[in-house]
Amino acid sequence: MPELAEVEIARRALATWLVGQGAVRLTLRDPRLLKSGELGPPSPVASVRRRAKILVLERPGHSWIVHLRMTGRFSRHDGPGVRAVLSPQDGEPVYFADTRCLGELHGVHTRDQPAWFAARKLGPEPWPEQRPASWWQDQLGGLRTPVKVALLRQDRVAGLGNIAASEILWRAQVSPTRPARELDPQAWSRIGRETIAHLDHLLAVEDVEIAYVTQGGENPFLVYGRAGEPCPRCGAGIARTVQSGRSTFACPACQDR
DNA sequence: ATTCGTGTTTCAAA
DNA sequence: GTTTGAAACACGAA
Repeated sequence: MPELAEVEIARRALATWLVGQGAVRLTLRDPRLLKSGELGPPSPVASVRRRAKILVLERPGHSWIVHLRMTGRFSRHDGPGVRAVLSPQDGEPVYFADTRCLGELHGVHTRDQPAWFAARKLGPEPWPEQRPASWWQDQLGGLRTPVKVALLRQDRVAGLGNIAASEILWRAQVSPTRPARELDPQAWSRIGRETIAHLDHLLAVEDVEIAYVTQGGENPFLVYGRAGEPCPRCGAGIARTVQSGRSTFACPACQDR
């Protein structure tokens, strides 16, 4: 379940598994995974970077760029749904599984990387550095759209997904239906603070137990997926609504400050 | 047996 | 600009 925190966890895992393990060979089991460019010959992975939810396996001269999309994940175990295998010369293989097959791999030459990212038009990162109210106001404050939908605009703020939007707004006590341009600086300030709190929390929790749907563990979220359950803050029932076709979870009683 | 819904993101269309 | 819906794809649940 690729939320930003999961992508960051994947980044750290890949760095451990691949960097300093000699030349890495990437083998495709599903050729459709490669959306553009070429695989390139085996070579060492120098570092693993993250930009929004995009992972970059940096290699001298040519990098692998991966987007997990809905169901992509890396693991050390082979199994059903594996679409690619990364084999380090001096280490154990790493498997890329992706049941829904929406994940993407791009082979990009180093000189083309700036243009590749420029074409995505990604906005700045809201994490791990905490952004002040003025920053949020500048990025999203002009939008007429509901703030929950605004938070998903990757060209304004990059990396927040559907779950994060509900969680952050609940934490910040901002109603998801409020037009973004109506929020005052205090609300933006809380959003900035709670973005950090949400992601740091998730990172800490999921270092222990990963993924709740895929793994069948506990739902690690405060309101997401908890329609009808009591609000952790005031006890009222959490409501599920739909905004531009996507689930929103919020407390109808205590979330409009 | 179909249909629906699912965490992502972009794109076209109204 | 805004807002919605569809699309990419596979699969489990209703």
